[in-house]
Amino acid sequence: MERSMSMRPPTIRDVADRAGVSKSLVSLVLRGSEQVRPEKREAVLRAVRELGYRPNAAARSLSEQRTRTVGVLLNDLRNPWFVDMLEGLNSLLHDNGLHMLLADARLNRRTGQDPAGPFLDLRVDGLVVVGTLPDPAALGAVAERLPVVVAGAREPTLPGVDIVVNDDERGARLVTEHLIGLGHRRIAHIAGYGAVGELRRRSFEATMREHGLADEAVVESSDMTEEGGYRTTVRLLSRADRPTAVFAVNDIAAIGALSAAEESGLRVPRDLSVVGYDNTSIARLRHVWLTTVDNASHEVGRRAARCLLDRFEGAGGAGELHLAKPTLEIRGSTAPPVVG
Amino acid sequence: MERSMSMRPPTIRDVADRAGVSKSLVSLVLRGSEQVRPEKREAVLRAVRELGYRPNAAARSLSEQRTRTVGVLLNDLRNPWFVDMLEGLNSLLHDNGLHMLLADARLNRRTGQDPAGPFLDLRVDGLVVVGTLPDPAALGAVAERLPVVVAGAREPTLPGVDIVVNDDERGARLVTEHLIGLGHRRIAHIAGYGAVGELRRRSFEATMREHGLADEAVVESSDMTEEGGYRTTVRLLSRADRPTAVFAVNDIAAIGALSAAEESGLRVPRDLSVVGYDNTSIARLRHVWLTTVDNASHEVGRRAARCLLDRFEGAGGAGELHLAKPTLEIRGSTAPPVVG
DNA sequence: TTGCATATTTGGACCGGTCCATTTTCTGTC
DNA sequence: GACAGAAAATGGACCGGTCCAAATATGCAA
Repeated sequence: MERSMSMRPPTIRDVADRAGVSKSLVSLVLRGSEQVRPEKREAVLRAVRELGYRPNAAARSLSEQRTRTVGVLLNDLRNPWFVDMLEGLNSLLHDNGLHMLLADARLNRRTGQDPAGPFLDLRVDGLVVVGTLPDPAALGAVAERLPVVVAGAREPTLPGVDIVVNDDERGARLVTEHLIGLGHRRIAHIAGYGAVGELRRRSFEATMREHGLADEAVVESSDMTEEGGYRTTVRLLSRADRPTAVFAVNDIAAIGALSAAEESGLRVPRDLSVVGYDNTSIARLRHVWLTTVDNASHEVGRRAARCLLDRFEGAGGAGELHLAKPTLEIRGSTAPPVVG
Repeated sequence: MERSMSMRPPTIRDVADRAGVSKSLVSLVLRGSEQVRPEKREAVLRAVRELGYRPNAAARSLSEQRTRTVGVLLNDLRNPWFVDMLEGLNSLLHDNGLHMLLADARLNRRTGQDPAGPFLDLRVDGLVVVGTLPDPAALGAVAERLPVVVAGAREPTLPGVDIVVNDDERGARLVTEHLIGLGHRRIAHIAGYGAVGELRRRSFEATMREHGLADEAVVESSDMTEEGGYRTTVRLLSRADRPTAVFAVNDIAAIGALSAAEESGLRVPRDLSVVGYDNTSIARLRHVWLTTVDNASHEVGRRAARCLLDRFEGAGGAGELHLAKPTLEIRGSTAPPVVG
């Protein structure tokens, strides 16, 4: 078993020689054929074990014309909301004999290259784009060649590209109704950009309107970062008609809102209720304990996998929009307003 | 340019036909040979552009007997301290024409398979193991076949495997001296497990001893999670001789300590100073603003890349230990103790 | 024992690149 | 215009698998 680094890994022919059969038979055994006499199968498996043989993925995919591999392009590893989603994605892919390769769009972007480039070169069988890409332009050409699913973002909308995402309209409504139900009337929304930001904002506004609170709704834009959430909240809190609750477009911005409140001497949730979106691991920290919307990322991942699997089966058709059902995760950052 | 999904990507022969040259010439052009007449080179490049040709990585690596790809095995995507490190790693690898593939050891572990298996099948040229693996046993066999570097962890120690990590002894000393310098005497350490945990604890104890504070040092073990940090701190704070400062083995545990303090009605940093380790993005949140040790992860990444590159050049030798220099990042969670 | 149907096994063509030994095409010189 | 030497271009053998048509082995009935 002693093998040095310089010596090359055993090939299927080495296995065949050792087992005293042809390479074709080894191939049959390894791919689980029933048409092999048990003693030969044993001999082959023993040789495989003794040599520590592992099939060469490059050779196999070259010949099979498929890699059994799906590329996952993450928009930014620093936003860890996608970890649950990857688990959902991986569980289903794995059950179907597929592997997952990860890449960070931001890391490879510095070079001005198409971030999916390496995946294309590897001839992955499908691509999952997670989150909103910095430069979605290149995606169109990719989608012409292989199944592409966008997960956790609403853009870009491309022919033949499925989109799997939580129902932002519903999520924002859950939050708004929760706050209204607690007795809040003057409620602010820290809005974000892009289709997701717009949907959440619209749904917030609509829900406020439905409850006759159109005039109590305050909307301020931000850039979906902690810094942005902080600055926007500082602005909000300095208003004469200070809101008693803030609904931020995502958890990160909500964390910024928390610090702004703290800095203004307001206690959360006594003096100000704060809600986020995404149910990030940060929101779950005891020290933060943020009421937020769980965006069902595990389910999003599973459905994204389902979409790919269906397309592998040959299902064509235009891209569909799949909505997973978000739920409200009530924690410690919301409470009834102090009657003042 | 209209191409459908069913139609297979162009090969080097398609390019050759279109450019009216042989496939060998196309290969020469693509690999940047000087030995090609300018007009032919132009013709080839034009054909490449017009067909949208991308070389097939499988075919190339099969023939070249190398993949120009490095596998990065992350212990857990939920612990995002490694993002900076990946940037450092990637920058150097990229400059040398190498690609990076990511995998999460936890995701693929469920199957009881070797988490590095897919990388082995892909015949990556090298492997970077980030953090402490759940099951390091399998690594030994891998290291016999290709260069392996462990980054951000001290285990396992294997022949021929380099280890790149920040200097935990120095980091813990920086923290302890910082706290002592502020005037703290009774200082607690929330210890962790493994070689890293041990080094930090030992260094804390040694530094306390050097300052004649051996009797003031309190050490409690934890599991390096938020929950663990919380529970340990609750225990610490209920002691008669309550410490005025807590040094947690990592940021996550420190966050747990923060909530415990908060819950006990203690203000940080007025009543209790808290320090973490790793300078995670969480520590940088304004709402947390944790004094912590920056473990120089970018530098660790660069050095890990350097190790691999050296081994690719043929440098052999036993595995070395490379220490990057950590620095203290003083934020808002530490202050002089209130004289009581 | 032979013959035939069925069960196993095998050689060899491919997959799409790289690379080297050879062939073909240029140059410049006489 | 012929010719040597250099420059440019090419064919074909590989890399390590899969897969299919063809070859061989086995089992059973006659």
